[in-house]
Amino acid sequence: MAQSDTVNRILDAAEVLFAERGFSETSLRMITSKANVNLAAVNYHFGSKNALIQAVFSRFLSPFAKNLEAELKRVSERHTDKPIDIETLLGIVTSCIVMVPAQSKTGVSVFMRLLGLAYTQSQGHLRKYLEQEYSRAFKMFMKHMREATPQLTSVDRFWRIQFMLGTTAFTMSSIEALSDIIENEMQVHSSTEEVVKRLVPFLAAGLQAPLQN
Amino acid sequence: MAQSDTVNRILDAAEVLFAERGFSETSLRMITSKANVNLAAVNYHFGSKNALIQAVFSRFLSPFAKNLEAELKRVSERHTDKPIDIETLLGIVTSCIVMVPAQSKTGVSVFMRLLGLAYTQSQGHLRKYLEQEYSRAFKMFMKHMREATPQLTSVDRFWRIQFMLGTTAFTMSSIEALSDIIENEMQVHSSTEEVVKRLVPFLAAGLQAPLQN
DNA sequence: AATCATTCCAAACAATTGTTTTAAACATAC
DNA sequence: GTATGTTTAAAACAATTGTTTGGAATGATT
Repeated sequence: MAQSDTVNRILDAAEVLFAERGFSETSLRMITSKANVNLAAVNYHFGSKNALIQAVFSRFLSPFAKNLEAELKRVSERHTDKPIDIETLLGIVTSCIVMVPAQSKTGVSVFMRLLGLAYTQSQGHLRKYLEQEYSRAFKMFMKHMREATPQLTSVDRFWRIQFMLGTTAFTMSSIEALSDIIENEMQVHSSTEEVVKRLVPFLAAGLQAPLQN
Repeated sequence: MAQSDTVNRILDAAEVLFAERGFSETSLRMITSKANVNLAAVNYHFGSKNALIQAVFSRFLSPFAKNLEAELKRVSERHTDKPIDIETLLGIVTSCIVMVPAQSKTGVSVFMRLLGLAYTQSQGHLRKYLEQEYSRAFKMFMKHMREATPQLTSVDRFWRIQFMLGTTAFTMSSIEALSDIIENEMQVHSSTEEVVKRLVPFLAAGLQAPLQN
C-alpha cells in the first residue's frame, strides 16, 4: 500500500511542524520535504492545505472523542443515582487523552499543543469544523460537568472549564521549554507526569474556588 | 506634523488587525490601506514588519511596565513589615492593565488579546524582545510573588506561576471567540473586564491550592 | 501481456508576500 | 527664492506561497 503510506507520512510531518510553528508559518514545501514526498501529493490526497489541517486534527481527535463518549457512558451507567464527581470526571478525560498516543504515534505534548493552536489561531475553517464534528462529545462532557458542579452558575462553569482547558493546553504545549528552564535554574528534573501531578491540584482548586460577587 | 501622525495611524491600524487576525495573517497592505498611508511608509518609519510588531507591543507594554513598577514600589513601601498578599498582588497587575487604555486609546480587550498572542504565537523575535525589554518589571513582580507564597517550594511556585500565565494568555487570546459562543448559547454578554473578574479568583485559588505529595 | 485506474513527479502557474527603488511633493532653513 | 533634507507616492522587485498540469511510473486485474 503506497497510498496510505504517503498519506500517513504527510500527516506525521504536518502534525509535528504545525505543532512547532503554527499553521500559517508552515508551508506545504516544508511538510512535503520533511515527509519525503512530492509537493503535489498534499493537494492530490487532501485537496487543499486547509483540508490537510483538518485531517491532522481528526486523526487524533476522532479516537479521543470516541474514547471519551464510550468511557463517559460506561461510568455514568454505574452512577445512576448520584452524579459523577469532579475528580473522576477529570480522570476520565486525562486517561482518554493518554490512550490516544498509545494507539497512534502522536505524543501527548504534540496533541495538547495542537489543541491549543486550534483555540488561539483564529483559523475560521478549523473552528467550524471542530465544532460540528465533535459537538456531541463536548456536550456529553459538559452535561456531566454541570451535574458535578451544581454550585456554579452556567456562565461561571463555562468560563472555569475554559480556564482549565487553557492552562492544560498551554502547559503541555510548552512543557519541554519550561522543563529546560527549571532544570537550568534549579537543577531539578521535571517529567511530564510530575508536571501533571502538580497541575491537577491547581485545576481542581481553581474549578472549586469560591465565587466572587 | 505629518510624520508622527502617519506613524500613529500605522500603529493604530496594525494593533487592531494583529489582534483580530494574528501577525502572519496580517499583511502590510492590509495595515497601510486601513491606515490610509502608503505601503512603503511602514518600511520607511519602522524598518521592517517585525520591527512594527515590536513597536505595537512597546507602545502599550512600556506604560504598563512603568505603571506596574511604580505601583509595586508604592505598595511595598507600606508593607515593610509583612509581605503583600496574593490578592493584592494580582489586583495591582490587573489595575495596571486597566490603566493603560485610559492613557492611550487601546481597548482592554485588544491589549489582552495581543498579550495572549505574544505568548502563544511562537514568534521568536517577539519573545526575545519582550524578555529583555521588560525583565526588570517581571523580576520585580516575581520577587513579591515569592514573598507572598512562602509555603511553596521554588519548584512548585515556578510551575504554578507558569500555570497562571498560561491560563491568562490562553483565555485572553481566545476571548472573543469564547464570548461569542457563550452569547449564542446562554444569551449572556461577557466583557473582557467581567472575564478578568472571573479569572482572578480561579488563579488565586490555584496558586494557593494545597500541595500534593 | 495488455489494460486499467491509481499514484507520483517535475515543472509551471497565478497570487501574494515583504522590501526596495525612483521621482515627486513637502516643509524648513538660509 | 533657492537650497536642503524629509516624507509620500506609485511602481517594480525578488521571493515565497498554495495550487494545477501533463505525462511518467506503478501495480493490480483481466
